[in-house]
Amino acid sequence: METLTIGELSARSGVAPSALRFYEREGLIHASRTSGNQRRYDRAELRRVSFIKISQQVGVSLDEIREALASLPENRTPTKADWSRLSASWRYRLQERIAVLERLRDELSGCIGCGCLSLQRCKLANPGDRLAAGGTGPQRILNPAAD
Amino acid sequence: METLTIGELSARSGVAPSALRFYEREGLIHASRTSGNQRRYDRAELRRVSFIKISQQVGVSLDEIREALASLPENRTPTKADWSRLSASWRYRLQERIAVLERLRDELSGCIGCGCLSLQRCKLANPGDRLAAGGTGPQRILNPAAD
DNA sequence: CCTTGAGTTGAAGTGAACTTTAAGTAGCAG
DNA sequence: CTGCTACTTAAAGTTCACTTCAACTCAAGG
Repeated sequence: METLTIGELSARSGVAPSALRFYEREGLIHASRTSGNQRRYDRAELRRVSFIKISQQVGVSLDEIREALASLPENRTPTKADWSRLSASWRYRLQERIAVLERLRDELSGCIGCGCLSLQRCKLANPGDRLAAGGTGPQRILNPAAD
Repeated sequence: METLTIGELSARSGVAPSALRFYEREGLIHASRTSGNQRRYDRAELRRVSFIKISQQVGVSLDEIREALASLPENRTPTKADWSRLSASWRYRLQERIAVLERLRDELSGCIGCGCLSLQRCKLANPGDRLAAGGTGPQRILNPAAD
């Protein structure tokens, strides 16, 4: 079995077929076609899907994941070094997200003690210093540009 | 000035008037009305809005925030102790989210070294143990019930 | 009284990341 | 060749947390 059907890739990756088709429309993964127009995936696509899943856990949007994947060489199958480079590029993001949440936790602990929750006094309610919660949340919760 | 207009509450809380109206429709906050049908907010509502903002940063959905707010006493203005109790209830959530991300970071560091990203070998791509990324993301990325 | 800025409503739109549906075709075992 | 499952498409639907719009009314200063 040289290639995978969409059902097989789905089973092996844990990503629904509909999502795989969506990723293809969005230019994140690629598939060749049989004479009957069915998708056949190269085994290397499994790693791409894997990278997408991991990146989402890190909190990266599909847009950015596409960009990252676009930086892979097109003329050859990506090597471990290629994947390492991409993974490393997310490390900082992740570390920042963790730091934000830790700060929130510490401040919340303080506020649990005082019970203030006041917008005037409490730092928590005034995230002037980018207390982004992370994740692909809706609109400007995470990127409050409208301040 | 005993009460606040929606514009004033918006300015003081940093939450858009449209969002405040939305919160009211959703039963998260309350307002009395003037003879001309305009909203007037009790100062205590500021603390409710503050709690909503903080809760969102912790990664709690509006549904759950509504539930939490519903547990406040209706016959009196909530005390600091009331708010402390609610804040404390989010602490565990936040700590769990941080732990998940730290685990992800550590595993990602390992995978950066090996460059594997293999669904078979790499733990990262197989979040069997609830590697929820947190945040109010779309659908089941965070709550993969469809496994 | 008049103007102007702030407020009101319901309905529809947004964006991310998909899923669902409907109607049809491919591939393979028997 | 039959029958069955897995596949195909485009288009529309879903969820969350809002925002925007259109068409209006209210409140306050000059």
